Amino acid sequence: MTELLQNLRIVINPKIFVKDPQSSDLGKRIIEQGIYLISEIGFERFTFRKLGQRIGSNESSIYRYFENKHKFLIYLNSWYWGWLEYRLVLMTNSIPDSREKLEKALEVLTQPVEADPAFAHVDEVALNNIVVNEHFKPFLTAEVDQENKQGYFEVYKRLVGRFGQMIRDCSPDYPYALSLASTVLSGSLHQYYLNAHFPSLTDCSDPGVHATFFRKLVFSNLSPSNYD
Amino acid sequence: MTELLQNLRIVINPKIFVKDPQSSDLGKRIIEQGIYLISEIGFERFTFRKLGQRIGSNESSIYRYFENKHKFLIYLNSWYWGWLEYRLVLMTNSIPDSREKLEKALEVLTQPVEADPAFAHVDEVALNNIVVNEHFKPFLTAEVDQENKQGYFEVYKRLVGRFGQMIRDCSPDYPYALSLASTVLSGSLHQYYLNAHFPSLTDCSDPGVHATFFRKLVFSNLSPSNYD
DNA sequence: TGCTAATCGATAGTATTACTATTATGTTTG
DNA sequence: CAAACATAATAGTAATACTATCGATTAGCA
Repeated sequence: MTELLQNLRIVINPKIFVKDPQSSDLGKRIIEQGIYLISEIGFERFTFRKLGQRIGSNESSIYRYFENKHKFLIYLNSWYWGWLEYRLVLMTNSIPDSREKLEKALEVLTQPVEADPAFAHVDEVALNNIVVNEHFKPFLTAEVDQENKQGYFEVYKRLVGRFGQMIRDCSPDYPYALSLASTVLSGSLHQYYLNAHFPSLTDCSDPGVHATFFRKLVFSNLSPSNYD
Repeated sequence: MTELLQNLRIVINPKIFVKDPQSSDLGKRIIEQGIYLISEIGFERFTFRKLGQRIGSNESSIYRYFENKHKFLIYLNSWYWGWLEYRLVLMTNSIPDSREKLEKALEVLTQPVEADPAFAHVDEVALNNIVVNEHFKPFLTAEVDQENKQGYFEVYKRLVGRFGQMIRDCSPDYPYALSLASTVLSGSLHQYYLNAHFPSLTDCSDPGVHATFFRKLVFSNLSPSNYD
C-alpha cells in the first residue's frame, strides 16, 4: 500500500501560502520542524525567528513561504484535515454496507493517529498533537468570515460533509447528520484534550473507551425510534 | 425572583484577579465595557489601552485589577460558567424526577442566553457571544496545566461535574456520564459557532432544532438498550 | 479636623513580536 | 557564461504588553 501511494500529495488551497512548501527542500523542513516546534512550545510562543534558528535558516526566508504564523497554522490544519479525508476515503471506499462503512469511518476519525509513512516530511502524531492542543484556533479569529470566503477551510468543510453523508446513507431519515458529524469530529478532539489536561472531565481515559463512547453516541442516536 | 436574588454575587477564585473588580465602580466598568469591547473587536485585537480609552480611564489602572488580558478572559469565562451553574441549580433544584430534571438542565445549558437582570453590570448575551466566539481560548495555552493547578478552571469543572451527576442520576448504569456532559456543553457552543460562521456544517439553524438535536442525542444515548 | 492609606491618572520607558525592505551571495538552468 | 531565482544577512519599524514612578484625589478614621 505504501508503495502504491508513494507519489501522493495533500492538495492545499494556494491562497494559504506564498510559495508552496512542498516544492522545495527548505519548504519541507519548515513544515517538518515547524510541526515539532509548535507541538513543543505551543502556538503562542512559536515565532518564525525561532523556527529559522531551529532549521539553520533565516526568518525572512520563512516569510517567503508563509505570510504569517496564523496562515502557517491554517496550512498545517488544512494538511491534517486533508490527510484525514484521504484516509477516510481510502479505508471506507470499498465497503458496500453503509452501516459497516460508518463504523469504519468512526474508527478512522476517532482512533488515535499513527504515523503514515506515505508522507515523509510530516509527523502525523505530532501534528495531531497540535490539532488537539490548539483545537479551533485557526477558526477563532475576528477574520474567520473573510478567510472562509477565501476558501481557507474548504478541506475541513468537505470532510464534515463527507462524514455527514455517510451518516445520511446509513439513516436517510435522521435529520441532523451534519450536526452529528461536526459534533463527533470536534467532540473527539475535545475528549482527547480533556484526557490530557482535565482527566476529571472525561471517561475516555483510554482509546478503547474513547472509540466506544463515540460509536454508542452515534448509533444509539441513529436507531429509527429516536428521531421524529 | 429578581428581588429575591438582589444581593447575589458570582464568586470567582481570587487568584484570577489582582483586585476584585466587583469591589469598585471602576472595576465594574472594566467588566461591563470589557465585555462589549471584546465582543465587538475580538480578543486578539483587544488591549487594555483601548479599554482604558473606552471607559475614560487609564491603562495602568486596569492593570491594577488584572495582571494581563489572558487572565481577564479567564475571569469573564469563570463568571459565565459560574452564572450558568447558578441558573442550572436554580432551575432544576426543585424538580424531584431525575429525567425531568435532566431535561430542564439541557434546556438551561443549550438554549440561547437571555439577559439576567440580577447582575446589572454584566450583559450576559454579549458575554455568551464571547464564550461562543473565543470558545476554549482560556484553556488552549501552554500554561493550561499550571493554571489548572492554581484552580483557575474550578467553576467550569464543577459545572461539568454537576451536569454529569444529573445524567448519572437519570441513568445510573450509563458509563460515560462525564464525557457526555462535557461533549454536550462544548458541543452546544460549537454548534452555535458553526451556525454563525459555517452554516453549511450544522443543521441547527434555529434554537428549537438546536435544543432538539441535543435532547435526542442525550436521551437516545441513555436508553438502557444502548449501553453494555 | 487633620493624617494616612488607598485609589487613580499621567507619563515614560522596555523588551518582544511581527513583520518589511534591502542588499548580498550562492545556485541552477538555458 | 549570463540571467534568473532562492536564500541569507542585516537593519529597521510599528504595535503590543507590559513595568515603574510620581503626583493628585479621595476615603476612612482617630
